Amino acid sequence: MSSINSIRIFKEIEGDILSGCFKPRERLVEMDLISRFGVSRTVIREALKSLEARGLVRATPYRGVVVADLTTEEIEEIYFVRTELEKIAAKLVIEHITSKEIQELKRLSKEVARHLREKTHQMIEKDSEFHRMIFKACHNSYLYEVIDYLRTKAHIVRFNAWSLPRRIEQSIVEHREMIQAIEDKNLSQLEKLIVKHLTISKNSYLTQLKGSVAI
Amino acid sequence: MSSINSIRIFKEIEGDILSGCFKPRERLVEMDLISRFGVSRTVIREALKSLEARGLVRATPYRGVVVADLTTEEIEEIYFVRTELEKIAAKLVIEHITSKEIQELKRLSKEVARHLREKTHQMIEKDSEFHRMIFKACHNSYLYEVIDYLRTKAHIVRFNAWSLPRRIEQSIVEHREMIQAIEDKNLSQLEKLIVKHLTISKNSYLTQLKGSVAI
DNA sequence: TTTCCCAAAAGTGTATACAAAATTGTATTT
DNA sequence: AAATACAATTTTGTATACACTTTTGGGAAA
Repeated sequence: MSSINSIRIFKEIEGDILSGCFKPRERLVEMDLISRFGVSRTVIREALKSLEARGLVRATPYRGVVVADLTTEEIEEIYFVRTELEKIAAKLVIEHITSKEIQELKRLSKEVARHLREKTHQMIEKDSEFHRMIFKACHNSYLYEVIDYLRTKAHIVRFNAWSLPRRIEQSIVEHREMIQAIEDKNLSQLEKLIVKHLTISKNSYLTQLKGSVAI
Repeated sequence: MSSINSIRIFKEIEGDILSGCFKPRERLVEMDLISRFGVSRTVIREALKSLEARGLVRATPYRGVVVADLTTEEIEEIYFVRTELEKIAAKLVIEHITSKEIQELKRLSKEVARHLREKTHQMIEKDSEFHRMIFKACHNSYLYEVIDYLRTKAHIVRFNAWSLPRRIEQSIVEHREMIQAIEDKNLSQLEKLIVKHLTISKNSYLTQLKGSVAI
């Protein structure tokens, strides 16, 4: 199961969805993807199936797949669950994180800061990587998996809070503060930072969603 | 995407895994499934991909798929997350459940009781249905989805706590108590019942797992 | 007898042809 | 002009053949 190719193509399409190149409700036609990637329909369909499992596209029989979109209610629901899950994870992270992981986290946070300041192509992916690494340190692979799944889901609806003034410097500071809270084993502070981060995200999404027109 | 056939086959294999007909680490060879279901490899492979996404099987390139198995640590991890999630959901259920849903729940609980007492073929599926219906009433589709995903994962390792003496009558009573707690809007009682239920489950799994021999 | 190598078999990965459904475009009728 | 019916096109669903990898088994060499 799962050729190397299909994984590569899955990742590329996933990237295109999460970076806003493919927009919610946009149709993904198999033939177009074939000519783009130069592989057979078999492989394309496999990649699409993975995307469906990840909740990034929705498929209907004989009607193909479209990029998933989220209603306001769904965004509210997702952020509620994410907040609860990340609070639970925060406790585990403080309890179980190793010093090696903290070092890694510090190294990555510097890298992220550089990407954010220079506004590189990968800055969003790097920021995600930072958050993934934090929650990986909870040492509960299922909690991690679920948190990651919901983050990805929420990111389908693309937004650019990064373009808000001071948002970039603010994020860099927040990352440092999170690491500090973890080192201090200050749970309430870490929870506060996590919730704050999620709230900013959610509000940006909802603001953008209000701006867009319902069809 | 997803033919009617592939969904049917997915469900059948899923049932076989969850009912212990296919055991953890057992290999699922495509040709065997073809002759069993009388469809092409395309359709079989689609069903297998869905099973992989659901975490019920593990696939390795050129080596096929095997039924997933869980280590003791993984079981512990899953039950930890389930407990936290179901506690969160309990709160929402009490807040948001409608009287119509409570009626449905009562009706279903009677049906489940009948299946359990008569030890019908579907009794396990019916019991699952009851728990699904409870958590559906939290009215947060993502919380529900994640709870359901983890319950399914945990059920890969099959066990028969149902054969324990008094377990069946105990379950029937617990179901009634849960409904009562929901009607009374007694959150701490509902949480207590949910945690108790999960703890019994988990201990049965772990006991069985200790009994089995590592290969 | 044991080890190693290689060929046969088993099984999965990929491409492609054909079938079936949905969509689109067009001509006909009103 | 609007509505409808129907043919052509597009697109997805399914079967199958061929390619590639892994596993298996048997024989030759040590």
